[in-house]
Amino acid sequence: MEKPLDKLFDKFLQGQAVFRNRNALRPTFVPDNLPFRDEQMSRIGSILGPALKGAPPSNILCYGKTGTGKTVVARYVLKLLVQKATQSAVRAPLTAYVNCRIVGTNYRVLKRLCDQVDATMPDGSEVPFTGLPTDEIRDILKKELDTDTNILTVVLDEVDSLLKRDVSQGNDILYGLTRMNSELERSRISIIGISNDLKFKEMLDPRVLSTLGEEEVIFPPYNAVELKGILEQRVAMAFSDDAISDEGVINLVGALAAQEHGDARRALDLLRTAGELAERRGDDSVTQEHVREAQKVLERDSVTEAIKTLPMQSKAVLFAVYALAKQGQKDIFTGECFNAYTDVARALSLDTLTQRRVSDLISELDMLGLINTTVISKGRYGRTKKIRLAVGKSQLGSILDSDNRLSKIAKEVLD
DNA sequence: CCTCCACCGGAAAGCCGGGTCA
DNA sequence: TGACCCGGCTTTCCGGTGGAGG
Repeated sequence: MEKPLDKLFDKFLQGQAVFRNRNALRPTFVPDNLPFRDEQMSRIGSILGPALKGAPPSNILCYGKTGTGKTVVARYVLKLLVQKATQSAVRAPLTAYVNCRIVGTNYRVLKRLCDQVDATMPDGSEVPFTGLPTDEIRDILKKELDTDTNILTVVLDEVDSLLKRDVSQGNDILYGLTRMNSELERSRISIIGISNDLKFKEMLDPRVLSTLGEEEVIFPPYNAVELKGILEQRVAMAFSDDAISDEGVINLVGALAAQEHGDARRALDLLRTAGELAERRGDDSVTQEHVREAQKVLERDSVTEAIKTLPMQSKAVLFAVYALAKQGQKDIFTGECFNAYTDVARALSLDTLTQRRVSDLISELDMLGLINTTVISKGRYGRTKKIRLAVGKSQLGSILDSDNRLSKIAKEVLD
């Protein structure tokens, strides 16, 4: 009898794998050349250039929607800058990369910087990830930098998330970093801030904006042709020969991503997921079918993620809408929704929020794209919001069911 | 043309947990 | 340590409103 998985493993052995190097499709991958971003690269390059001669570069703010190449360009330019310095035997600038969405507090930003420039405690041990007064860790960083004339270029990726979490604290962090220059004897810090929110500037304290935003570089979305070019480049690196024989695959991926405001990351994700689907099924090549399937997978993942991270009250509201929809109601009005919500909240022994508040939660769910709402007038019978699920009932059902508090009450509320 | 429903959505104030400062 | 402040969440209050029915 044939052993299970035998065929599948054989395929790997015979080198028929779909991927040659799937890392080339990951967002962190920095290819050897970046098409369609020449203008941004030379802008940033010319701003950072003075660092080679030991002069502190201006700070830069990069704007652009997700997947327009901001991060990869910043990393790429820094990499080249360091290479050039090394080749020319000048002191290479120090570089550091911090993703502010992940590293959200002042202390942790400083800690990351310390780690990346090899700053250590006076006794030589690594800076602890908690416990030190923030001032002290600042001093450690400053001291380390000042051991020589260093230029430290810091990439602050997704800076806007610092302000989104906490406007005043975020401003403090940025202010602290920009001000550090005046506290350093010999070294200088320059900052490359990356934001995908164009309104980010409005939230910025004017003092911070004036130093941080000395230079601005805009990253426009990729158009369909450019996306296609990028995809072709990556496909050649990531997939085995013949794994993508159908010309339509790339076009389809490009078209789908172009709908998402030309998001290259999205395009690469799509391609990778499609490849993985093909691989898992033991197919030799990626088809348009795989791409469509991948689109669904990604879509579902993001919806699942959005719902999982919802606060309990919002989940309760969503559950109420779901319950009504399941009873066959297509259009749900705020009043009905609120009543259903009341039942759900009671069953969950949650505080029952007021209708005013629930109406705000409904708007938030709308913004997240989990439901659709329109304000309509029913004339004599008042003015209200028409609510409709924007996600498939079955999918929503299974996600909500995976929340054990909700699944417990599901039977009760759904009659 | 007016009424009046049933809710919208802005403003403001209260509550609460966490952080700061003397 | 306690007084104080801050920001987020929530409630309270309320003026505003599109259009079916009279």
